[in-house]
Amino acid sequence: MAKNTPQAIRGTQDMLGETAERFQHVVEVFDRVRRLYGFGRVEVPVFEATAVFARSLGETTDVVSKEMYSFEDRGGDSLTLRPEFTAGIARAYLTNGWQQHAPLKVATHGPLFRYERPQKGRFRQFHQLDAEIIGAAEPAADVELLVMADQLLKELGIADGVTLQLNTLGDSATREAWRAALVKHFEAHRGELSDDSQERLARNPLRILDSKDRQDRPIADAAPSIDDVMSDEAAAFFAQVTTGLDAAGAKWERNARLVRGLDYYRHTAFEFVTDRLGTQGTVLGGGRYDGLIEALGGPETPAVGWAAGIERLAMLIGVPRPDPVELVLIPQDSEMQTLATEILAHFRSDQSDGDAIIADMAFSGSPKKRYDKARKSGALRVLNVEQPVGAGGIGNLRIRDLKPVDEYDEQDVVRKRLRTFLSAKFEFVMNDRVFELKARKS
RNA sequence: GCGAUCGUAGCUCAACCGGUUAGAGCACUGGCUUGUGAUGCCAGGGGUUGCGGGUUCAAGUCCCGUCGAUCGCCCCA
Repeated sequence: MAKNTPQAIRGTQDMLGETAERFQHVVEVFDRVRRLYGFGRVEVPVFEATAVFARSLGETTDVVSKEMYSFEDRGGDSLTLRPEFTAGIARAYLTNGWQQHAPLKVATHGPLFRYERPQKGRFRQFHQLDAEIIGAAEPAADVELLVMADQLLKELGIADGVTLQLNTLGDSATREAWRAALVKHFEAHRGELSDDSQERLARNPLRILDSKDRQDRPIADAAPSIDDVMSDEAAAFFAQVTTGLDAAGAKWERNARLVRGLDYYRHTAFEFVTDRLGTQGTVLGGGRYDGLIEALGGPETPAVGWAAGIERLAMLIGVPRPDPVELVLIPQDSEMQTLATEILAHFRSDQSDGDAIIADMAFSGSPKKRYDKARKSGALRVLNVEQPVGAGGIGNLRIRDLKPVDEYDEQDVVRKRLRTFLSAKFEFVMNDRVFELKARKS
């Protein structure tokens, strides 16, 4: 271990090989699905004025003061690395006049930063997929977002282990009534609650509902349901959401204890949850945040959105099988490297007859080592580039299959293209399957 | 912020109740065999056992601290 090398920052990760491929696969599938649903790409800055996040998070001072990466820049302004996408997108919506595009359907993905203790599936720099519909008050927007999330998980092949838990927080009147009823209920059982939950009662009473403490469970389970205080309007909204999900074939499960801490959340709240990731089981979550844009000083603007942890999704999917290397060129020695480079460049760029070919070159070690390396890489074929025998030649080429041919390609475009290329550039003869390059055509 | 477990070559790990030159596989380098070859053979480089202190005749092994990792609590926008 190098003593002088600075270490990676706690909670950050370096990804290579399979881990990186998994990550990339999630992003690619998301990008494809998001287009199917007509969500445009949006790019927003990785850092913003601290106020963007502080205001959107409102009174939850713990989160703002302890769990954000905030710093002063050289001009003395307080900046913060984004801990979420929504606030930044909402800010962009306001500062760029994107109201003109409402309802705006946008998607993005990238790194986010939270100063938290790392654990399974939780990092300080982590990555999310994100989708938002801004300026749509209709339940159809909620449905669209949920169905897209559902399809994403299906296309990633992880829908089986994941369930959509759905709830409504009602309109603001319902939400207030529910909150009051909960506080009353928990006050009555104050003494039986865990210490943590007694704290929550003062700060964030809704959170007692999803407490993990065994002591709290009976009291939380006996708490009044939002359904008891739901307004007709809120109930109708929720019914339209569930009807839409059913129509689209998205399975869901009511979880009346699913809540959101912040006050601007209204109506739909949801999480796609798995039990395969230990305690950090939420894989995708979101809801309707009709009050957020006002909190940022904008006009009353209804909106819905969700975000999903890329790392968590990546842990759940099967191993992506990247396209194999079709051909590895093996120059026999350094003198044959130039010829190999010429042929290699052709394979990698030629698209006259379909896609270019994934090709590589093994250029270090003895010929034996090069061959072994090519074989271990999982490449399908090898092209040896050898010194010409006898005088006057340019080089000898011999192509060899490393795997049974029927496993990958009966047409063998690679051989076909090699022959075409050689015919155009060289005078050559075939001798016992070896291309003997005699001279260059000019 | 709190708790538990862990920290040995580049990587994955081994080393009986503390005991003498800390081992193996993979990877890397060189060579042999092969002479167109699939997990063949030989050799080599590489570790002050995360770091700092302590106990002991003796510490990778025990104790304290520190840093890091993992899992959980809190939090979860």
